[in-house]
Amino acid sequence: MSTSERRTQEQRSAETRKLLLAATVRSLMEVGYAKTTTAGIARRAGVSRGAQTHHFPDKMALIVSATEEMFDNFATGLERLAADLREGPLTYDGFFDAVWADILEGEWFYSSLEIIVAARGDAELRGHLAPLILDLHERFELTWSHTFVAADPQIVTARVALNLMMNVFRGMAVQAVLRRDEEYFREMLAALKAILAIHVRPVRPGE
Amino acid sequence: MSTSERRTQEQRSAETRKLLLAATVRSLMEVGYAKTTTAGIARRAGVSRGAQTHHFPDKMALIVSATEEMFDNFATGLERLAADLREGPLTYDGFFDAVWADILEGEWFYSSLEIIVAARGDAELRGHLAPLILDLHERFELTWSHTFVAADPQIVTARVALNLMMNVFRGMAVQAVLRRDEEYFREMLAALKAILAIHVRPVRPGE
DNA sequence: ATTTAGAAACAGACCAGCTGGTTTTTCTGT
DNA sequence: ACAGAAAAACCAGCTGGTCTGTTTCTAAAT
Repeated sequence: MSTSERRTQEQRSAETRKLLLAATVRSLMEVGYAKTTTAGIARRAGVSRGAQTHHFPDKMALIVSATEEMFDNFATGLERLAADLREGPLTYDGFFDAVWADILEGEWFYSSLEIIVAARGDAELRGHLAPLILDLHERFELTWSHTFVAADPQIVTARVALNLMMNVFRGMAVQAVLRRDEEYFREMLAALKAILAIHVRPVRPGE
Repeated sequence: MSTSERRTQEQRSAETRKLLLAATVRSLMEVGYAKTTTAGIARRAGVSRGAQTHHFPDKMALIVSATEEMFDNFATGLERLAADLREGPLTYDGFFDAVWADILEGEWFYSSLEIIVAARGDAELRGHLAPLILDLHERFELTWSHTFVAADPQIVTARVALNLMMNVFRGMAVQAVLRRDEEYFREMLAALKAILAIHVRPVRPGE
């Protein structure tokens, strides 16, 4: 071979693991949890099944690791969008649009949905995922709390308002599976923006 | 046997079919789509696998029929709640509480979530379900439109407001799989009620 | 600087278990 | 007697985990 002669063991491992985790997420995205097989993941990763079992002893380890990485990526992306809103490049409307686009078009939401739904009927998987989700939500809420301020915190705090936004998006994304109705989504998004604008506004640099 | 001597053929068929459909929904609820098997359904229904294949040629037919029934049940329940709101027995707050409880504690939401998520990676299933979902949403929207009136339809129509409610509930129910945090849900529900109260109110009998 | 033993990474065959669909047989109602 | 309903055996296909063999790297010994 000419592309990568003499990689260190650590490099070989890291690359293979990375390929496998990415392939796992891709498989979840493309065919869903039920049809995601270890053989399919190995094929997608361009790696033998032996290599896969070497790095991840069983399917559960693969799924959990992939989820971990996936959650981290999404949270980081959201933090970046929030920073863009605080620091100027993104408008209030643009922020909502970007978050929604990220959920609907990114590979994050549907992959995590597959896993969450699978976890409902699988106590072991649930046990592994619950702490990951808690961390994720904490990162979300931390982001909201220093990116938005409430008009009247007595009624609706920034934290609650943005959690509502996320829940609306989750619900819409679930609907989108069987009904990708752009007009409906535009309408919902516009209403959501208008309604939340009454209760929260983004902080701006000087504040 | 003594419980049901001499049933007519039609009765026997109808009862077995009913048992199978109920068992299908129960299986989706209890173990999820991935672990729902035709054998498991027959066992839950207390019926032989032979009887199952006689009435439903394949798994798809069983799933689709069960979904059909399930959707109808849920829509009917929602229409009843809306009627109770219009005609007195249910308050504005009570209506929201009841819909949320129905979603979180009923067997409808999670069963349909299983199927919707499964449909994402299965074109045939998606084809069967899409029209059912369209019907369901139309029933919802019809219900909203003659149960609520908007304060200012220019900004948010009753239809849009109640769709937002449903989407928030969907999102919360997805979260609830891994994080059943009563306090969080109470907070969200209170905020949702407060926010929507600004934009819509229920119609009352005389109007 | 080479050699070489050992460990880690990787490849692929193998197998037991389960799933869904088909087929054959028995039973129940008309 | 006949047909629809129900039961149960059967089977081909796939899945995930294990097992065995091979290649690639590392580092100690020479």
